[in-house]
Amino acid sequence: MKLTSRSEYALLALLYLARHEAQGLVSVDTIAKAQAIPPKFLEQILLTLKRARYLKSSKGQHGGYALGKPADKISLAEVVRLFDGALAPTESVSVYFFEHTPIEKEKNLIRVFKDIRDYVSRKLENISLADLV
Amino acid sequence: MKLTSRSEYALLALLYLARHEAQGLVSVDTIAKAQAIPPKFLEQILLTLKRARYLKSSKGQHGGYALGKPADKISLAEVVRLFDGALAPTESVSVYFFEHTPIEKEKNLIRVFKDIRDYVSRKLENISLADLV
DNA sequence: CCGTCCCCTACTAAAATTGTAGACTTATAC
DNA sequence: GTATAAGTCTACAATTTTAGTAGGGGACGG
Repeated sequence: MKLTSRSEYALLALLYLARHEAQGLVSVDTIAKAQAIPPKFLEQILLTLKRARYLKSSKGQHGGYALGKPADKISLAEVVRLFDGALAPTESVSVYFFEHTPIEKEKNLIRVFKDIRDYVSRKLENISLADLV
Repeated sequence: MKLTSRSEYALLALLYLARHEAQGLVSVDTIAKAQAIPPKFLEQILLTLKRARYLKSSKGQHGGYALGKPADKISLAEVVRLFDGALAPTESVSVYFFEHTPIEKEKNLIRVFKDIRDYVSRKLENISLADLV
C-alpha cells in the first residue's frame, strides 16, 4: 500500500467534515481552503466519496457536503481502498484486488507479505474517523 | 510500500542465487529463464544489486553473478528500499525517504501510519534471504 | 431568474514503471 | 591472439499512473 495524494486529501476532507458535523453542509471551497487542497481536485474526490456513500450532498445555495454515515462507521481501510486499491504490499496477496505478480510462487515470500497485509488491514479496518477527531 | 516488478524480480533473483550458492557464478540468462524474468530487464536489476554490494560478478566465459555477502546478511528491507524506496505507507512518516505530504499535520493519522511503518520495517529487516531458502 | 454550489466528463502534463536496444569491456578457451 | 561468452553502461520508448485543470450543465435558494 502506498498512499497517493488523492487518498490523503480524502482523509483530510473526511476528518474536516467529521469535526464539523454540527455545522451541517460544508462547501467544497471551505474544505479546500481549510485543508489546503486544490479545489477542483477536491471536487472529484468528494464526488467519488459521495458515490461510495461516505458523503451526502446538496446543491444550490447553502449546499455542500456532509458525512453520509456516522463517523464511527467509516474506517480508514475503506477510504484507502477506494482511492488506492489494495492495502497489501503486492496484489498477489490482496484479497479484494488480487492479480498475478512475479513472486506468486515463492511461498515463503508470500507468507511474509500476507503477514504485512493482515497487519495493515486489521489496523486500518479498526480505526474509524471517529477515533481520529 | 508497494512492490514494483523490479523489486519482485530482484527478490526472485536473489533467492535463486542464495539457493545456488554452491554453484558459484550464475549467468543472467540462467536466472532469467529459471525465474521467468525478461533478461535485459534482469540485467539492469542485477547491476543495481551489484553496485549496492549485494552481488558480486565476473565477466567473460563462465562469468556471472553470485551473492556479494552471506544470505543471512541481506534483509528483505534492504532490497525493497533499494528499488522501491520507503517502506512506510506515505513519505511523511518515512525515516530514510522523508518528504512532505498533505496529511503531515494530522497527528492522529501520522500515529497510525507510523505504527504501520514500524511493523513493516521490523518485519522486513528481520527476515533475510537465508530465512527463505 | 440570478447567483451559488454540486455534478460530470474530458483533457493534459508530468512522472513512474516496465521494459528494449545496442555499443562496449573483460575473461577464458582454443 | 582471436572468437566467444559473458557482464557493463547508457539511452530510449511505450504504457500506465498520478495529479491536477477546464468548463459546461443542473439544481436549489432567495
